[in-house]
Amino acid sequence: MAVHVLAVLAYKEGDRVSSALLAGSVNTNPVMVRRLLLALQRAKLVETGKGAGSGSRLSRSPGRINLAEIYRAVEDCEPFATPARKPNSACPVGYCIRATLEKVFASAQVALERDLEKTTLATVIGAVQAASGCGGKKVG
Amino acid sequence: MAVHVLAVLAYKEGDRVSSALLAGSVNTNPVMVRRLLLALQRAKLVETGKGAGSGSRLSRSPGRINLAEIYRAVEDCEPFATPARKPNSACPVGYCIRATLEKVFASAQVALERDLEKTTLATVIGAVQAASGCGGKKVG
DNA sequence: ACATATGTAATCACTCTAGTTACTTATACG
DNA sequence: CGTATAAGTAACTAGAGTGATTACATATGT
Repeated sequence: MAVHVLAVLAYKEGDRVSSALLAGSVNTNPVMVRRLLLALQRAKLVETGKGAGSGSRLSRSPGRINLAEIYRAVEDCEPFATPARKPNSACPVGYCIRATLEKVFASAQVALERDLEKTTLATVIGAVQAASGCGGKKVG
Repeated sequence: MAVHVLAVLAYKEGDRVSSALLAGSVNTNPVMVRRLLLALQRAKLVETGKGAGSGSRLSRSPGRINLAEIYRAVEDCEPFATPARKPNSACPVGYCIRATLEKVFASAQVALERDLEKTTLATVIGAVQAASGCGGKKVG
């Protein structure tokens, strides 16, 4: 959803876009989009203004925003969930399995993000434009 | 949790282990462990028997089981969730954003699994034994 | 001032998951 | 043969998490 929103903003090439229009493309509620935009603002990926005729736009060119940055902006927690209950620390395996797996999972997450870094918003937009016949159609 | 269970089985070096004992180490219910073991059986990672004195054991040596196999055995769906509602297909971005992102996410998942492949159960057990002072302590 | 658009809280509905209980089936052992 | 043990499995409950929605305050441009 975050990539979708940013792709629309990239498609609009710097124009201010309201949360209502973005919500129309994602097919959700404007409030959901605004909550997402707050995270993207914190990550300095978008700039948002209030008032008539305002809205959001990218703070950088699409070629300088990669998917790993988007991932980090919206996915605060780790992809590997740890069980709610702690393992039995009286068991030698339970005692240190978490610490052991944390390192493994951290490495896997780095590998994941390195792969996401290879794709930029410009790449995504390119695929979109190729699929839609390179037209400057209406968005929303 | 799957890694934890398999680590205990590896620690027991081929002995049959009951779901109740595994549940004690993971600190959960034996039924949860049995449900997990069903998935691990389907992936041919463990062998399970019924009856008194029976239980589960690894079907291969720990050095020949890597974390990517475990991941695939228990994580059936993709790590990147797609929104419940479909994007607005009247929008050029919404029309093809899903297909575009599917490729990106598939690539990221491959990168993730490639990293997990580098770690085997033997690696995990090695870390566990190093942390617990190489002792043959009681498990459970 | 007024219309527009964001920021944000409160709430509801739905889903997912872990947990639990209970029962059936299969195996080993005396 | 019968009893104990342990897996397979269904049904139900509880809680967390998420999306959606409504409502309202705040800020901004005309």
